[in-house]
Formats: sequence, structure tokens, C-alpha cells
Amino acid sequence: VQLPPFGVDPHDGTLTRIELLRSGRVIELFISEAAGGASVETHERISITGAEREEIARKVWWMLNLGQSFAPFYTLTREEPGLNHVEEQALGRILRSPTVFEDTVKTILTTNTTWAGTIRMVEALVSTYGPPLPTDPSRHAFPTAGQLATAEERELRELGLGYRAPYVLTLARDTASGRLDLEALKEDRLPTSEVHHRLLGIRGVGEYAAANLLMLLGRYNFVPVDSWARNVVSREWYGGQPIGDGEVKAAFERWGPWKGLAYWFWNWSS
DNA sequence: GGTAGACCTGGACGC
DNA sequence: GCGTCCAGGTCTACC
Repeated sequence: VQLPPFGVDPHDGTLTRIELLRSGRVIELFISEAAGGASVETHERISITGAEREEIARKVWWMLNLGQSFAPFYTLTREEPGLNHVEEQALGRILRSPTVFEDTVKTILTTNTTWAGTIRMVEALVSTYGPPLPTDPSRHAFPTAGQLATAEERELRELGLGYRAPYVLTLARDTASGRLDLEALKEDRLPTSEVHHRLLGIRGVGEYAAANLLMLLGRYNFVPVDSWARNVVSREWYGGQPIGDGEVKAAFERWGPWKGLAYWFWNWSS
């Protein structure tokens, strides 16, 4: 939620998002919990067509991962002190963007930098290339692959992306041209090994980024091991000694297809 | 298959 | 205020 065009309404904590619809219209969505699902409202006094309503519902459904059941995971967590808060708090869903393209760009911008740096880079991309919200042109939707594809590498470097600029640009141009179909990775029928392989084929996406994207795609067979993971696992089980990726993976191996979630929601004692 | 070094930026730190 | 060092994943060249 800290990465635009997501946001949090300061008044009531509602999740917000500025979204470009297929009709070309840019609107702000206010998404909140409702009985049996989620409620979505728009701020503007605008009429929403039937097609737009369907598009918004489909996108929010994906963003909140409303189609996935976590019951099997909850059953496993009941006997685990590190995770027995998960079922009670109904944890499991991880906010994702409407497109795999947007999440891939954002994931590349989390690598080899601080979280503050990631926020800075995403804000710069969105405000420079994203289509503006008519009621407040200072705010923008996330740029489409086609919009980003028109950028020059030099421009992206100047926005602070550094050496990641060619990665993002190649991703945008390959997606815009149809050479790369990231949205096909949403398809449940694809084996996880195939999705993993395709993600690793993207320049700028390594083991950490691929595991992170697999989590967002609802596949939890991999733990996204980064420096933070090594740090907390080391403090939890290795007395603070330096450890490698293997130790982090081994710590969650027994969680099988849920290991990514077990890691993500673990109640770290430190 | 494994490893070292380069990539880029911002923040911490010493002077 | 300036210079130096370091953290952070991925890629490439090399062994």
C-alpha cells in the first residue's frame, strides 16, 4: 500500500488506488471490507458503465486474491506457535497490482536498494509516465507497458532507477510489443516450475524477485530470500551467526506448498 | 556449477 | 560541506 498508485485514506484507513480503465478513464477507487467481500466506491460524481463496473470488480478480485482459500494452510498452522495467530487474524492474502507487469516492475525496483529507495523510484515512474487523475492531476495511475515503452533509458536513469533502468525498459517494451505475456502467468493451469522458469528469464529478475512474484501469483513453494530474511532467520534459529540462503530455505522446507506464506507471516521472536 | 566483481543510489560516518 | 564506505540483488565473465 506504500507504493503508488495504491494509498491509504488518512481519514478512515481505506485502501485507495488510482486506476486507468480500458475506456481510457482514470478514476480513484476506495476499497474497504464489507460483509462477505469488499466494497468499492469512487469519489467522483461520475457514472460507471456496466463494462467499467465489471472491469473494476475483476481487478479488485485479483488485487485482493479473493478467489483463493487458505483453509489448508490454517489447518497446518494451528499446532505451530510461530503461526497460530494466522487463522485468527485471517492472514494469507497479499495485496497485488491488477497486472503482473506492474508487480514485476515494482519487484525489480525492490532489488539491491532500500525500501525508501523503492518508494522513491516507483513514485518517480508513476508521476512521470502515469496517466493523471482528472480531478487531481498531481496524482497518477500506474503507467501501462506501452506508456513506459516510450521512455528513453537515460530518462529512467535520471529518475533514479540507476542500472535498473534498462531492465524496466526492456520489460516494458517486450510487454508492449507482445513478445512477453506476463498476464498469462496468472493462469492456474501452468505448473509452478514453468512460471518460475519464465520469471527467471526476465532480465533483472533473479531468485529473490522470482520467489516474490510467485508469492503474488498465489504460489508459495519458494521463500523470497533477501538480506532481511537471512537476518531474522539467523536471529531466530542460528544465534545471530551469519547464514546463507540454504539455511533460510531449510528453515521453512517442511511447509511445502505453503512455505512462502509461513515465512511471510512468521511471528519472529526478535 | 560456483564465484568475484560491477552495477547505482542514498545514507551513515569521519574529517 | 566534502569524501569515503557500505548495503542491497542480479548479471556477466571467468574458472
